[in-house]
Order: sequence, then C-alpha cells, then structure tokens
Amino acid sequence: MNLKELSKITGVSQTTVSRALNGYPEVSEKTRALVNAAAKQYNYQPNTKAQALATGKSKMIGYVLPKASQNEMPNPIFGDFIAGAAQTYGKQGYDTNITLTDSDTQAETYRDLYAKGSVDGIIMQAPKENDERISILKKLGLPFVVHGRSTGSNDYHFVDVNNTHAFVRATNFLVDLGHQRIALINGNENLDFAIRRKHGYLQAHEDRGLNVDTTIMFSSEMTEEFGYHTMTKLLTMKSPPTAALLSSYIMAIGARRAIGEKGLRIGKDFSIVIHDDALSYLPNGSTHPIFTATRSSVGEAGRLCAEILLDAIQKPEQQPRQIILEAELVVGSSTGPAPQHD
Amino acid sequence: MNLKELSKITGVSQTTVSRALNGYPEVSEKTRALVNAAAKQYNYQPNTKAQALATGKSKMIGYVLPKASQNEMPNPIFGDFIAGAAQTYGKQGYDTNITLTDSDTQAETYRDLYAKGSVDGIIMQAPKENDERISILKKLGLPFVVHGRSTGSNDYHFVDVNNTHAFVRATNFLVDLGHQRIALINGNENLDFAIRRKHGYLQAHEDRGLNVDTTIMFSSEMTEEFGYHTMTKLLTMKSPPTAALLSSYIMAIGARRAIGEKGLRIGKDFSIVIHDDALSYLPNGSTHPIFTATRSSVGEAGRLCAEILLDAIQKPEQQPRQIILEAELVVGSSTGPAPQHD
DNA sequence: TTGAAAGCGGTACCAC
DNA sequence: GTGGTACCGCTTTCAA
Repeated sequence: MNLKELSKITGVSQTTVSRALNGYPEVSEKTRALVNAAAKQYNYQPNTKAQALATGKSKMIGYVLPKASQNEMPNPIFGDFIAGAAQTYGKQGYDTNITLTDSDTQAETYRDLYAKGSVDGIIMQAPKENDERISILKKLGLPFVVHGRSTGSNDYHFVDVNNTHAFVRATNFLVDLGHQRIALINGNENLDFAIRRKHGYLQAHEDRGLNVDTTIMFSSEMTEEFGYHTMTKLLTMKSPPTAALLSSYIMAIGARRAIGEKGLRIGKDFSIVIHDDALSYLPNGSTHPIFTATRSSVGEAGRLCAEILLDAIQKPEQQPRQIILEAELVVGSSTGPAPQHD
Repeated sequence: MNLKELSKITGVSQTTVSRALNGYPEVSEKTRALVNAAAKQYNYQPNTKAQALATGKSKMIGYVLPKASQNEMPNPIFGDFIAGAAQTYGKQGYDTNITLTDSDTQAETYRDLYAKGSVDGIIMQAPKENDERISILKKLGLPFVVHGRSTGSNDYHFVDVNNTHAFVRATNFLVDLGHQRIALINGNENLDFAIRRKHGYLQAHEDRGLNVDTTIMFSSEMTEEFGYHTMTKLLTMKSPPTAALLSSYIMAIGARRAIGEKGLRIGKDFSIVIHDDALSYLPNGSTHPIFTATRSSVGEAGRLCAEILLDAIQKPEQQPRQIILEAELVVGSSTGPAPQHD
C-alpha cells in the first residue's frame, strides 16, 4: 500500500493524503477521518526509503562496531546500552543501523556512512585516548555522541561514568579498612576508561600517602582467564596484596576462582572491589551478596546518549552536552578488614 | 557527491556514470576509467535510500529485539551472533537494522517492517515452541532464517545447535562417571532450546535406566542469582545430587559460588557440566580449566544464518535449508567420579 | 557505446 | 482546504 493507491481509494489527492497522515492542520476534519480510516484499514506504512529521500533525513542512528568487537568492547555492554537507547528512539521513530567494520577502517566507515546518507547521527563507543574518530566526525559535521570520553579534545557531546572518582572511592574504601597493598586489575589501558580508572587508583594512593607498587598493577583484555592468572600471580608473590580492585565482573570471576584455589576466603583473607558498568545479568536492583561493586547502569547511559543525539540532530549547533554519571557503590561481603600480619 | 554532479564533472551522462560504476559490460574502457577515477577522487558513494527506492531492495537485514531482551535472550549471544554474521553481510554490502519492540508487539513489528520496506530479510532469534512469528513471516513472504528451531512447523530455514544431543551426551558423560542423581538447571522452558535440552536430559535417563527426579530439575531466567539459589537449594536437600547440568555459563557462576560456600570442591565432591553457546568472553579456543563444557560457537551460527538468508533473498522459493550443529565437548576439571557413599 | 526520460514513493512549494 | 507538480538520487528501458 502506498500513497498513490491510498489517494485513489479515498478519492483525495496524494498531497492531501500525505498532509492528513502527517497531521498538518489545514486538512478538514472530514477528510482527515476518511484518510486515517483508509490508512488503518489497509495498514498503510510510509516507505522509509522514499521518506528519507524526500526529506533528507534517514531516521537512523548508526553504531559502528569493530568486527573483533571482543577485544574492543565487552559484548554485554552493547546489549544493555542499546536496550536503554531503545525507548527514546522508538518514541521518535528512529531505528538503529549497525555497521561492522575492521578496527583499522573505522574512519573510512564513518565517511562512507555519511556519504551514503545512511544515518542521521552516530553513537560512538569505547573511545581511546585522543581518538581520531572524534575529529573525523566533527569534520564531517555528522551529529554524534560519545559513550565515554576521549582525553585530548573537549567540545563534543558525551555521556560517561566518573571512572576516576569511582576508583578513588573504591581505593579509599579499602584503605579505610586497613588495606595497604591493593592490587589493580584493569582493562586494556589504551581505552580511555581504563586510563581514568588507573588515575583514580593512583590519586587515592597519593592522597592517602601510600606507596604505589607497579608490580601489583595489571591491565589487559577483560577476560575471566586474565583475572584468574593475574590473581594467581598476585597471591604467589613474596608479599602479596591483601585486596584488589577489579575493572570488570568477568575478570572478578576468574579472580575469585584463583582466591578460592589458594584456600583464601573472600572478604576475610582477601578483599575485592569490582567495578562494572554492565551488570544486567544480575537481578535488577539486587545487591549481589558476595562482593562490593561500584555499579552504574549502562542502560541509563544509553538512554541519555540517545536523548542528546536526537536533540543534536534536531537542533544542531548547540553547546556540547556532557554528562558524567557517578557510579553507585554497592556494598556486599567480599570486602573486610585487612588481615593482621606479624 | 551524487550522480548528477559526477556526470557534470566527467562530461558523460548520469546513465553512463551509473553503468560504469556498477560494472555494466557495455561501457567503453576509456569511459569507465574516467568515471572510476572521478568517483574515487570525490569519494562518491551512492545514496542508499535512492538506490533502495529505485531497485526495491533495501540491502538491510532486520533483527527485531524485544525491549526486555534481558529476559528473552542473553545479551552476549547477540553480540557474538552479529559479529559472526558480519563478514557475510559485509562482503555483499548488506547492513544490519535493529528494531526494538515490546515483546507482545513483535508480530506488528514484523508487519510494519515489511510494509515500510525497511529490510530485505529477517533473522529471527530465541524461538518459542510454536512461535507465531514464523507463520507471520511466512504469510508476509519476507525471507527469514531462524536461529534456533520452533517445534510445531517445519518448512523454514534455520540454524540450530543440537541441544537434545548435547544434553544426552552431557548426561551420559556424568552417568559414566558413576553419577546417579544429576540435577538439571535449565533456562526458561517456554524457549524451544530449553525444552530440547530437557528432552535430552530425560532421554539419557531413560536410555540408561535411571529414575528421573523432578525435584532436582529447575528452569527459569538464566541469571547468576538463579544458579546460586538453585544450587544452594539442591545442596541442602536430604539426598542431594552429586552432579548438575547447567544450561548457561552465567548460571554456573552462581552455582559454583554456592558449591564453594558449602565447602565442597568442584570436580571432587560435586561435578558440573555446562552448556553455553556464547563463550566469547573466554579466550578463543582455550579449554576452560575448571569445567566441562559442551561448547559451540554462536558466531558460526551467525555466519551460517547470514549466508542462508542472503541466498534466500537472492533466489526465493528454495527448499528450506536446515542446519543442526553439534556442540563441542570440552573436558575440564569440574567433573569427576561420583563420590562414594555408605 | 551512449543519452533522454520515466519511474521508485514520498514531501513540499505554489496556485487555486 | 485541496490539488498539481517538481524534486530527492538512483536504476532501467528505450531509442539513437
């Protein structure tokens, strides 16, 4: 069913049908009723391509994912994020377009996306330090919002979690319990969020007058395997740490396993604090009983990004909107006072 | 940059430019070279909307996700699956369109997607038993491939894992080790795969002449929490099982925690076998050291679905292609002989 | 081998 | 209020 057919059926012109359906005020009530009825009866849906071509807006939001997304972004993040953005998009009739690309072709992909007119705006994820994608998008004039931040430039929309502060707080939390040697098991430090987390960890050490020991700081892909091996390594050191900060839930699983294998009890002999933005696999709102986590919702970030992006698309040339969410600290039983030695 | 401009620049007609770019044979080599050079110079990319409108093909594959996707499909699955489908789509110039919808509006969403001409084909996920979406898609004549199967109808393309057989094997594996009471911790049994897994579990019991005890069979959302509570419940029974089959990795994490809290050693006092299709967060190809898992790759399924779908789009009216992948059995250390009693 | 022109299905301007 | 028509950018038929 298309406009022409509908026009034939209703006996009014295509123009009027279009106007009636799009809510233009100058259409008489009688005509509008007639047209609406017919549209409903024949389940008329405007062809998106034609609409896009005529209006110049595609009503699509683009996400560019690296094919090796495993390395660049933990999958659960993506699902949560998209789900959060959903309601905002849906309300305004936007859809999501996902393009997969090789990590080293991202720049081209953005250019092509723009040239092909496939999307009205872009959500950029997993920024690195000084991420080149930002300058490319700015140059293209394609509206975009970054989930996260990229140290280096400043004038763009973003929604981020306060990673630095979260790790300052988490570190202090452990220091307050008497821990002096706190390990850091971090994500890959070419990603901006990991850099900030490390900064927070370091800053808290400085604030509290604690020495930093780089031999108990690790960073890599956030896998269970890495968590396991790192924790094993830590616990076999001559003077092992008494606590650890972990940058992801999945790594913490491995770490917990390693701790258990060494015969240590979590929260008694060894304390851990976990930060993870995507905890959707845990029941909503429940406090996970065995660990302390600084929690925040990626879903919330998704919603905010979507809102800002649609805004930016509709009225460009705005001041950059920059939102920094504070992580939520959920206290469970995986932390305890530092064990007494000597 | 568009065709008209390019035509002006090169001095040949729009038609010829189009033909040259699309590889039509009747274009002279000289003209083609000229056009190609100009296209490259100005980074010409055909406008997808216009192309879609003119050809009637959108070059888009649709995925419809329920907004509450948390409940319907574990997020990691989706990421892995998409990543797998990527290379196939990419090669043929297809993009991915994601529409989010309320679970109870899926039918409408398919209709609208069709009416709006947004997609050329659809990948359907997480089928239930007798899933109504299948008949809707068939009625619409929109090409589709199901990831999974839906007992009830038979004439459609699908790619599935042999869930039944995987659970037969997993059960036998434990029985061979001497286990007689094996718990089943399954996903929600309105989903087709969970039904099949249960069937496999039951069938193996029958084959081996073992009694089935429905009080050690559980099914629900596949969360860590559910795994934890269920395992806790199991271990406090008067005559607890000595082993369990777990339908997802994330549930197993909770179960492992419960086992640990009871002071039992995994693989010694209690054995577990895990089945999970999406294990991308574990290092590629490595054997997870603490459990036995029947592994299979969702990525592979994604690739296959994509291939079949593109095929179906290009030459409709084919025999349904139905692929059933065998799960891979990876043996780790979380299983051991049944402990001796009496 | 090339070009003119008619559509694809809408939107929006202009005239009535 | 309503209708005619040009146009969005591309493909495709037909004629030259």
